[in-house]
Amino acid sequence: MNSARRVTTQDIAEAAGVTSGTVSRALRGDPVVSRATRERIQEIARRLNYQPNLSARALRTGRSGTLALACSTGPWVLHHPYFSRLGSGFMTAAAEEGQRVTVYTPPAATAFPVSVEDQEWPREMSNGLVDGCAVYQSHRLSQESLRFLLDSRLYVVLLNTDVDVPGFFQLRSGSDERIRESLRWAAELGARSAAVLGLPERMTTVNQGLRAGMEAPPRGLDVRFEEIRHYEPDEPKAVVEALDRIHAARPGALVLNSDAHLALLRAGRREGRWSREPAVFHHRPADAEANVLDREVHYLVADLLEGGRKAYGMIRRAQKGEPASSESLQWKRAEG
Amino acid sequence: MNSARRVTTQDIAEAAGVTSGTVSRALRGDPVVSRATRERIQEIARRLNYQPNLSARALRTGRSGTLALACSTGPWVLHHPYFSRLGSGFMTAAAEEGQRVTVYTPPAATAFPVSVEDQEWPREMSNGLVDGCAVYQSHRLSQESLRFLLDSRLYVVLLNTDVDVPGFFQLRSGSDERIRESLRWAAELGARSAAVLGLPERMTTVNQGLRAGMEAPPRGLDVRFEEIRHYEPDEPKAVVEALDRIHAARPGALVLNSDAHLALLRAGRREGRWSREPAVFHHRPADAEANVLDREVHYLVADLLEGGRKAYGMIRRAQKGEPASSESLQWKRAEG
DNA sequence: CTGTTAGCGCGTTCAA
DNA sequence: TTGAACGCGCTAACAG
Repeated sequence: MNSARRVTTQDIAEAAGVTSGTVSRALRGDPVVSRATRERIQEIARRLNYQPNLSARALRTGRSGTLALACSTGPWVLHHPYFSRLGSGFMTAAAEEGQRVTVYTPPAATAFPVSVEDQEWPREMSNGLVDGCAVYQSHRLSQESLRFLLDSRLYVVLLNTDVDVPGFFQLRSGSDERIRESLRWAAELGARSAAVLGLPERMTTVNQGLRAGMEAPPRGLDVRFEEIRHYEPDEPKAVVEALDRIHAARPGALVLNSDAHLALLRAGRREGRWSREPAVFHHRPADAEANVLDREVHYLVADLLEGGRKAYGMIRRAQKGEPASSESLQWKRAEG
Repeated sequence: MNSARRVTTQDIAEAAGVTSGTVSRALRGDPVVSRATRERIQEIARRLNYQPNLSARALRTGRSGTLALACSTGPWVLHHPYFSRLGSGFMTAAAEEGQRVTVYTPPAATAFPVSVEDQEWPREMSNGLVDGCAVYQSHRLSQESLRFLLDSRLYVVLLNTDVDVPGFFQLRSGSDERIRESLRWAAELGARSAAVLGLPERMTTVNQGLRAGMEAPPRGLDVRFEEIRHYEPDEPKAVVEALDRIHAARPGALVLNSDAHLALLRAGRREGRWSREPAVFHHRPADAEANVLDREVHYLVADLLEGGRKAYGMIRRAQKGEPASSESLQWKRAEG
């Protein structure tokens, strides 16, 4: 902590015997400045350790060089294995282009459905500090929040919706596609019946995708949907009950996502139950670690880092004038 | 994306029949403004959906209301189970007080030792957008980078150093303390000998802490240090070799951190090897998931969310004039 | 209690 | 090719 005054274009100007206007042009590499003075100015700037005041620049230009990464449901998203990777890819891509990323989150996990009072950031977003925005868990946003975003001068990408939201760029999680892929795989592996396990409806819209993916299952495969009701991470009862229901039906394959998988692991009831049946997981790579000891598991993997990168690219292309579009995460098979 | 002009204090002033100065005071709740006009102005601001331009405010006041979270080694930190939780706690605490958090990372994983060229952000940090800064993996920072931070007008907290860095606030990871605690525990559990497993020295300063913690072990406990050499996540050879060396010594307990634990799991060689011996892990809660199936594991847990919160608090107290200080993460025993 | 004024540091326009 | 001057939107010091 030092109280030395910051060095400004003025300081450089005086040192170089020019005006601040010339300094500004020189530092931005404007070829209209004579090469000699340009290089002299740049040299002085380096020597004085000049750092442009980006608040001033943002005020003047109306662009901050900063993007927002916002989440609607709570800060847990920031350390969630799925979302944190998505965010990591986003931030990496931003860092590569010298863009900054500011994270907005409600201070505590919000109740469902999310009311607009829980979400300060959609309004605050037009504070001049941010040029664009990617939103985690955007399916939780209220209509009002969406309207704020639409009315702002921001470019917005919605992440992990399964439904179309007109006017926004979207990176879709593609739950339906990966369910479909998992079921196809289960059929290839010889299963005659499969169960799809979901978390409680109120916790995830993934169930929508699950159900969509179950329509028109592969020929000869009998598919049923089972839900973990009232799931609490430390309360395995509902998980065990769901497992019991599934077990009674003795499906040849079990399809679930990583959250449900973790719920099973936490409930500690998997072992010995599925002696003969193949288990088919569609899931997320962050859990690869949890699966290291679990040889029977097959899964679908998405390159989430690449997904975050995609989201970033959508915003940047938008800034260059391209129309809103929607892309899907790509999922591929892997063996656990 | 909308191109409507943003509403300013001027607009409100005109609508209210006052000047922008009064508007500014009223909106900040300055009691010097008469209650009547204050409320009238606030009402108008709400109706017009006014959002203050924070770039302008930052330019004027010299404070941005934004903190930085920076990492020195690469963006992988952002989705690492340990660091992302620390960050989550930091951001949660910030969100509670309406502070913003901007993330700075080198765009790619940097080589060791980290050269200053790899680190744009320590210089860029004095760009006027940021009031203070917490640094992940600060032991990787070069002397030049540290000097930049010291010479800036920023309040800086270094995270996960085990050594004192004068002039900085520090949140220490306390490796030595948790090694000591793990060994004490191993002795209580009846072990006569223990092995401490570390990752390659060049990858972590934790080994310093490991070695420090091994000094003056509990009475009657024989402790040896073993290192995984040349560790690559997809190359289990070095891990297996380390395991073989340990196994040959047949210690009664094995002490390691979560990274080394994951290395073991990935190498897939744990099973059957430690049939009778207790395994003592000192490790990090993010790996609780990986341990769900692993009943023999004992571990130390840190509340990392609370740790991040602590780091945030240190910066805030610094801003209020408190002298630099150093705190440790608190570790407690748990059963896996 | 409120109005006036100045200036934070930068980028940009208009003259020279 | 460069200088002079202005203004982005806000806060703060001073005057009334």
